[in-house]
Amino acid sequence: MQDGDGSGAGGTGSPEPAIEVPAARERARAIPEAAVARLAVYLRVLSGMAEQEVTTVSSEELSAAAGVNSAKLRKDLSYIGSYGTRGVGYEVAVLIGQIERTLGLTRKHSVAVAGIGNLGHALANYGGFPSRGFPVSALFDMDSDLIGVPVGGIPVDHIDDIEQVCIEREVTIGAIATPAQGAQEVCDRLVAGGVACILNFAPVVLQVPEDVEVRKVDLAVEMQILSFHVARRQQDADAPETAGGSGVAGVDGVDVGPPGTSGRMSQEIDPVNRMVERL
Amino acid sequence: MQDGDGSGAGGTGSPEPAIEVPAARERARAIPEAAVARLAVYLRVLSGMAEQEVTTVSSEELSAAAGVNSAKLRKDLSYIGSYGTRGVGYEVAVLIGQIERTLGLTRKHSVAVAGIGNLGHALANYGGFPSRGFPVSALFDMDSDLIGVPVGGIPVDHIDDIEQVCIEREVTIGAIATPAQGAQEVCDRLVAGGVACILNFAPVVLQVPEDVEVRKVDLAVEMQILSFHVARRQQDADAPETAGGSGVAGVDGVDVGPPGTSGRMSQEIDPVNRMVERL
DNA sequence: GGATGTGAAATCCTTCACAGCA
DNA sequence: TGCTGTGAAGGATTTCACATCC
Repeated sequence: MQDGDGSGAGGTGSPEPAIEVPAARERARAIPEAAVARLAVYLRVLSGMAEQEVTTVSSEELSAAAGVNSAKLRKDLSYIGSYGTRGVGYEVAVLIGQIERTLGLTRKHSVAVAGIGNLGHALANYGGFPSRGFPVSALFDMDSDLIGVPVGGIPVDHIDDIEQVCIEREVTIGAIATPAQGAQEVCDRLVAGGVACILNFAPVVLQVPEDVEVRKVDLAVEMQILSFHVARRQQDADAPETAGGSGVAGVDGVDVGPPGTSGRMSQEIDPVNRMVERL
Repeated sequence: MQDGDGSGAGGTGSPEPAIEVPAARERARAIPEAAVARLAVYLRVLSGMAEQEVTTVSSEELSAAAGVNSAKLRKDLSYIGSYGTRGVGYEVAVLIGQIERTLGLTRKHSVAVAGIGNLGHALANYGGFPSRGFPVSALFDMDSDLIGVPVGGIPVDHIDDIEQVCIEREVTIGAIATPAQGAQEVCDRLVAGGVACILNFAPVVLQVPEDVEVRKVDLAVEMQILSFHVARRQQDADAPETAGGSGVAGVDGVDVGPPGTSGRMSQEIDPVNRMVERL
């Protein structure tokens, strides 16, 4: 998962344990992060079912469609209440309503997009995002050629006006689609503008106050994770059970290191990340 | 993470322990998924440091820059071997090399992009992605106006040719940026073309053979997770310590159901997901 | 009979704290 | 002395399996 937890909120090195509350005592809203993400998926699947006039589902059916196992699904749903009927299943409409309520989808969340490049355009052109739900209500860029130009129906404002505009338009979610260099500053301004939820597409680790929620969408990381799996597969294929006596430990048995390539490939510093600077 | 485990694969209730290997044979590949994702982040941070001529970092410094705590960072690095020097820290160049090796970044991974809409364009225009690393080598769409038109230097092929083209160009990673409707079929074709790693931007849960790795980038889900946090915050603000002594249990205390809103809002079926059909 | 809801076990991940080495 | 590497403790998440109810 993306985490985005407390992060290094300043305390660089200081052993300070932060203001850490006595854990979950506070909010009984104890829905695990992981479950929240899945609820959103269930919601989508359910919507599809509702469209096809399906009125009832069992945990088996829904879980299969959502790609999880049924026990997990039931536990996830149990976090939001008991809306099923034993021996029957769940009413699609009811579940949709309850998940929407839990996710806070019954109110609007104005979105601001910063960085109107390829991705920013794509975001702005979502058709204004869900006509109900997540309306894009502000666009920002620093390119003077773009200022004032409407994209997806909304004129681009200058990045210097973020604070003011966000406050005016009551933006609650900020999407950062700028190049890496500008991302932290844009983030700071969004926060100054009262935006407490950020969706970060820029390949940087944002430093934010702990009351700001950051989710990141990181293409380079995704690609590299996939690359890892390709590599793993290859190794399994190359040496299904070789082991060469290196044993299980493997903790130090990292001699797998390809001869002569150890520190060399880093000559041209990380070509991957260099490129993925802006979507 | 789509999991992709047995899922509905019959295992419904059958006590069959599956083919589950004794875990021992798993060897050194024991790097936790979560750690792999972070390694990619460390790599990026390290690259930035290398660019600035930094040659050595301590776990404290690196972890702060990566937004994790130092113990986690050290544990993550320990999965790939022991490349630090006690009392000193890590050599940036060495770590970069080792992480790249672990993630399989020492070989190329040809990428195919299916669906040349807003997002597909953005992906194709990455400049051909990392000149070394993840070259985009194929583009697909079904819009006949697009076929043959070069985007980001690569001509668009018809989606019917996926299999053939992927095999020819040895595509290892497929990015699906199509509308929801076509995604599963595109996915199936990619798999038929030998693509075992898929990055899915379409808002659907893909069904794939278990040897195919799927990562998904799901805007609607991300937005909804943020929405959840906004809602949680609001509730906390509205009733900072109400709780009514519900304590931790709260398992059943989910009667939080807002009066009169239960099944009503589901009238217009999930406006959110309807919109986010294509980035 | 059939499916939900949920304690409890199992698994995975994170954090602690300290031994060990440069 | 200072920082890495890592067992062990602690949490969080997932899975099991079954009591419970329609």
